[in-house]
Order: sequence, then structure tokens, then C-alpha cells
Amino acid sequence: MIPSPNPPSKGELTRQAILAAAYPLFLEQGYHATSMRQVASRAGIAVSAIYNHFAAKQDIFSALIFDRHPYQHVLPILQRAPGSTLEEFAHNAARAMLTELENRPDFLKLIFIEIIEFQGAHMPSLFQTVYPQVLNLVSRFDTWDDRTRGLPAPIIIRTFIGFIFSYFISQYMTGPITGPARKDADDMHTVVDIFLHGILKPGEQQ
Amino acid sequence: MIPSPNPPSKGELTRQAILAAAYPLFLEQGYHATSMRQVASRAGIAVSAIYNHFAAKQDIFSALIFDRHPYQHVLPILQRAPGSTLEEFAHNAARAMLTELENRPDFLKLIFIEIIEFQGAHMPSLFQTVYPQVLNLVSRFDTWDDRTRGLPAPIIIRTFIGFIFSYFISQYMTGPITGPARKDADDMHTVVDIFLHGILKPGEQQ
DNA sequence: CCTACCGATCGGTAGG
DNA sequence: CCTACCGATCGGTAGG
Repeated sequence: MIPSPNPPSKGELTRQAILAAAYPLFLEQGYHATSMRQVASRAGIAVSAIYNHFAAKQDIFSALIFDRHPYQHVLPILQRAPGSTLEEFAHNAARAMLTELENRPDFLKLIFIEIIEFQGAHMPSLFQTVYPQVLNLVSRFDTWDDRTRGLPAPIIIRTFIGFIFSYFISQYMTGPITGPARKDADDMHTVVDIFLHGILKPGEQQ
Repeated sequence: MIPSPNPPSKGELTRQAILAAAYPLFLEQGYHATSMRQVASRAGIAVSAIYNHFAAKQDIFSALIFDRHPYQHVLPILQRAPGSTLEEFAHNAARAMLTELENRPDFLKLIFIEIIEFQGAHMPSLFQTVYPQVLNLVSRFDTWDDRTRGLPAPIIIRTFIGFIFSYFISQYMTGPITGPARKDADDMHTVVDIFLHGILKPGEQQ
């Protein structure tokens, strides 16, 4: 007998089936274009059965955005990225994030839906849940304080994450979303290089 | 008598009234959450009257995204930004874009709606319309070819625009959308400084 | 015959 | 968790 310390109740299994059914539907169609009947059908239950687990349609989205929002994946990836020097860390962290983004091209869609269809209503409480991890990352950047040009760590982190995100978002903004992300690791390397050294030639600083 | 070379027909005026009514509704609520009745009410006409100008609801959005997509504003701003040196241009262009973004906090929402609710269906043809302007911007960056570290101009432009966008997007991603954007011009200056010189100390390049 | 637009209502579907 | 429904509203269209 395999010990199962937390045997999920049948109700919890159904709840998870509803979330698993709704998640890809929301990402592919958006929130308002997804019907409760679609979710129920994909979950293998009746529409009314959903309401035994969620009081309203929007509560399904609320549960999803707290369970699966991208920040809780991005921040641990950045923290786990190896590298004793700032350069190594930056390139490793960028590569790890790019790999994650390639494996999950819908990474940011949950946030986009939140912004467009919920007017960012969940954002404040969402930010609160990740704030401790942001502080952890700040302290890691403080390790290399002597290497940087005295720029505040929060601005560095914000710029770095913005770099990687914008590199990824640009695929959304220049072409069709369909198909897996075609990424050029060399381009990513160049972008990180700009982050570290800027676009100007050494010695050209005026 | 004022000469009016292209007096808009009454039909054209109504068409523009429909677009002017639908635009803020789409930005505030998203596409699917906006009803034709809301659009008609705001335009001051009956719902059925819309169908004299648009065959279907989605044709309203199609017209809007081609008329008012953010790229056609961003690219001219970048091209018009003054500056004889690369540094001057970068800071001026960033400031001009930030001003534009502050005045229009919903700048990117049209693209987000396109991504989420239309699966980026308009993106390929949208990109075709702005491609000539991108080429123009590339040639401007080529002017300072001797100042940069041999990085390809497209990557520089992509990184620069990504910088400014990500700086702006971060407000969406860390707090509520409501209210005008609170922007710190000093922060923006620092981000541009990182773009030009990197985060590392001069002489620390290994 | 055209356009622009109306009040009323179509077949289906929304969340509950 | 189901079948059977509700008030209302959806996008779109009828004749005039």
C-alpha cells in the first residue's frame, strides 16, 4: 500500500478538474469568450456542478491566477540560476527564463487576461504574495554591489526582468502566436550583453 | 466659405462615431465583454444602424486596430526625437515615448486585446504596414554605427523599444491600472543609462 | 432608386 | 452531481 498522506477528497479532485479544464480554455479564448458549458464539458461534468465548487465564473479565474501566475515561476528561476560572477548569473538566469518561456508560450497570457478583462483587479494582492521573493532577489544582487555603477538594486532587477520579458513579448508583437516560439539563443545573449555593458564602445563613455 | 476638399459624408461621420464609441469600451472592458448595445448607445444610434457600416462586431475591432494600433505612434516618435549624438537621441526618444505613454495609459491595451481575444490574428498584416518605418529607424541607428560595439541595428532597436515598453508595462504588472501613470523621470533616465553603458562599472569589463 | 436609421424581434446562449 | 429550467441579455436581422 502506498502511503498517501493527503488523499485528495473527491470534491477536491473535481475542483482540480474544473481548473484544469478552464485554464487552457481561458488562455486560448480569453475569459469572456469561454463559456461555463465549455468548462463543464471539458471537465466531464454538468454546468450546475461547477457551482458546487465555485460561486461564480470569475472565481475560477481568481483561483487560477493565484495558483498559476507567472511571477511565482519567474522569481524562483532567477534565484536558482547559478553563477559566481554577475556576468555568469545574468546569462544563466536569462537562459533559464528563456527556456521556461519557450516551454510555456502562454506564460504571460494569464496576466494579459487579468489586465484586459479584469482591469488588474487581482494585481495588488498578487504582488503582495511575491514581494518576499523580490526582496530575496534584491539581496542577491546586493552581493555584487561593488561591481555595479551604484545603481539601485530594484532598478537593476526591474530592468533585467523587463529585458527578458520584452525580448519574449516581442514575438507576440511582431508575428502570429501560433506554433512554438522560435528563439535565437545568440540574440538573447546579445541582449544580456547590452544589459551588462551597454551598447556603447568601451572608452566611449563621455 | 472655408474650402473643405473632403467633406465627410453623413455615413462616414456615423462610422467614425461608432469607432469613437467602441474604442474606449473595448479598452476598458475588453472585446467580448462589450456589447453592441453599449457601442450603439454611446454612439447615439440604434444597434441595427451599426450594421449599415460594419458587417459584424469583429469588423469594428479590425478597423480600430488598423487605425489606432500603437506602433504607428511609437515609430514616428522615435524617428522625430532630436539628438545629434546617440546619447542625446536615446534620452530624448525615451522621454518622448514616456510622455506619450503617460498621456495614453491604455496605449498597449489594444495589442493585448488582439493577443488574448483574437489570438493575434491581425498581427501579420499589422506588421507589414509598419515594416517600412522600422527600416527607416534602422537607418537612423546606422548613423551611429561607429559609436556602438558592432551590435546589429535591429537588435539595438528591439532592445531599446523593449526597454521603454517594459519600463511602462511594469506598472501594469505591479499595481492597479486605475489612475494616471505615476512615472519617475529619474528612473527612466537610469534605465536609458543602463541601455547605453550597461550596469557594470567602467573598466570592469573582463 | 439610394442612404441612413428605426422599433421590434429573430435564434441561441449567458450566468445562475 | 444531475435534469430541467429561470430572467436577461447576447450578436445579428426582419420589414418599413
